[in-house]
Amino acid sequence: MLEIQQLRTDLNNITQQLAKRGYTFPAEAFNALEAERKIIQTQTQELQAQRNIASKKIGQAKSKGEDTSAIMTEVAHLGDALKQAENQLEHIQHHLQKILLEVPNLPHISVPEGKDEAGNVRIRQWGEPRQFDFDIKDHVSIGEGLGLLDFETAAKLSGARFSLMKGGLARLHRALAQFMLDIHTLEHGYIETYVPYLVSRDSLRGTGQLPKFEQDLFAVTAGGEESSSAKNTPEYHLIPTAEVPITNMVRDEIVPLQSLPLKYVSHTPCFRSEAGSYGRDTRGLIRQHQFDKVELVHIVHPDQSYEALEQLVGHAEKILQKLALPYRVMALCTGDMGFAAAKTYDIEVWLPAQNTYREISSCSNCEAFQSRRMQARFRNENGKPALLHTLNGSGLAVGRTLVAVLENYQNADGSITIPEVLRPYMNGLDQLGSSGAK
RNA sequence: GGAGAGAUGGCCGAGUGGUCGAAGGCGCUCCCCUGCUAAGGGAGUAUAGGCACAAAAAGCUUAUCGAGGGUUCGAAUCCCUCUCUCUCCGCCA
Repeated sequence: MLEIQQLRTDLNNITQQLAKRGYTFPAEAFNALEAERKIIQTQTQELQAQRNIASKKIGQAKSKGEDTSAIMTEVAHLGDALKQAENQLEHIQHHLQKILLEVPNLPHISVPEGKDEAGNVRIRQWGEPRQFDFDIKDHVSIGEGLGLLDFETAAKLSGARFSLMKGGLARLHRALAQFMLDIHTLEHGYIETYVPYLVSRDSLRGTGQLPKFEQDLFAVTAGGEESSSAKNTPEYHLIPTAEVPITNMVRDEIVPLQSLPLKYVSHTPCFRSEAGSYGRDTRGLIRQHQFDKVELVHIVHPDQSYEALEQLVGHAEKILQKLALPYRVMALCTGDMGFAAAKTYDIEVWLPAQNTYREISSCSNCEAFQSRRMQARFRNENGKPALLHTLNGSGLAVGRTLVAVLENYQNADGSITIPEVLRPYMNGLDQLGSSGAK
């Protein structure tokens, strides 16, 4: 959410910046509402002030035992006018709020301008794609060839975009998550968290998934309740990313200055409806309704958020380096960034079977965009509450990392060499073959 | 699921219809005093808005005592709904 004062005083500039992201701010509607708001709010407050004065008088008179009927009749007229003005004001404020909640964040000055992913800029690259002297297979063929990856059964259990892993592959998946958690907690100083996978609408509003992206989420109601829209039904949504529960930990909090920065890591499943992505990445583990991710979140002093973003990306890169998986870091352009981000780096890992780099991590500085929605604050140097900056990034998407390991570490006989750093998590196993798949 | 108790400022805690945005305490900040330390004295100490202004400060003003609604000229205080916390019982991992 943007600051409304900024919109009032600097509307043209903001409209221009938003246009860079392909968002058209409804400036006329906003201006009209603001003009109306100003009038009604002033009027409302005047009426309230009159009422307060009169009520005070009544109180004083009564305590002296004087007759109050004269003042009472005077005030009686106020009631209706006040109620009407209050209702009108509330209506306008709601409308304004609705507009505000749907406006994306402003891009940071350093963000390259562009319309779509073609405008993204490569920042750096690490590692050399391996040369294969045999015909390579993609992760689906490898996994199915080993008898450890089974999409048919997954489809029977749940439908499309679900997966079933078995034996050594399921373990390799677990090993990756454990490895990532260990590196982030032991080497990068993150606090490990275990968080709810079902969250409230308030939390989703806080991080920006609601109200605009409801169709991307899965909603859940308790058994026995007729429908999610029934009144007073407590409604949950499955988290699309651990960013939601972790970041919302500081919602409506005032964090002491000395406890900053807060750095949290969590390994969770993520659930996405993938509405609107029909036909895209239908093969394999790349785009699933349910996938595991190790998420990194920083809650920081506003002066430090860009420094923190660099650190965050570095922490995610470290995982790929230790796994010896080639990758590149892209700065997303204005047109390709997510709703809440002021600046985003994507890390893309090399997938030999696709002969391309694919996104495996997205690291964003949201500045105060989320904290303003959440009222997440800290007590600053002057002892005054001020908005925090929030950052989040994948460190990494576990399923896609698994894909990268399978494809990059495949052997001619269809087996997989287990990356060295993962072997301690695999009981020392160095290879995943059809025989080693216990 | 049943029965009961509760939610007040950074924290503790008083307040059951009228100068209550809220006593008192703790904490914190500033000042004074004491050679230092300890103790003591004094002052200050919520947040978010609106108006006006080129802007800031000061000013005027509104809202906020878990959330939302209601009663009333007036609500922290009365009524309703909800959320959360605690205790006991039931169920459960």
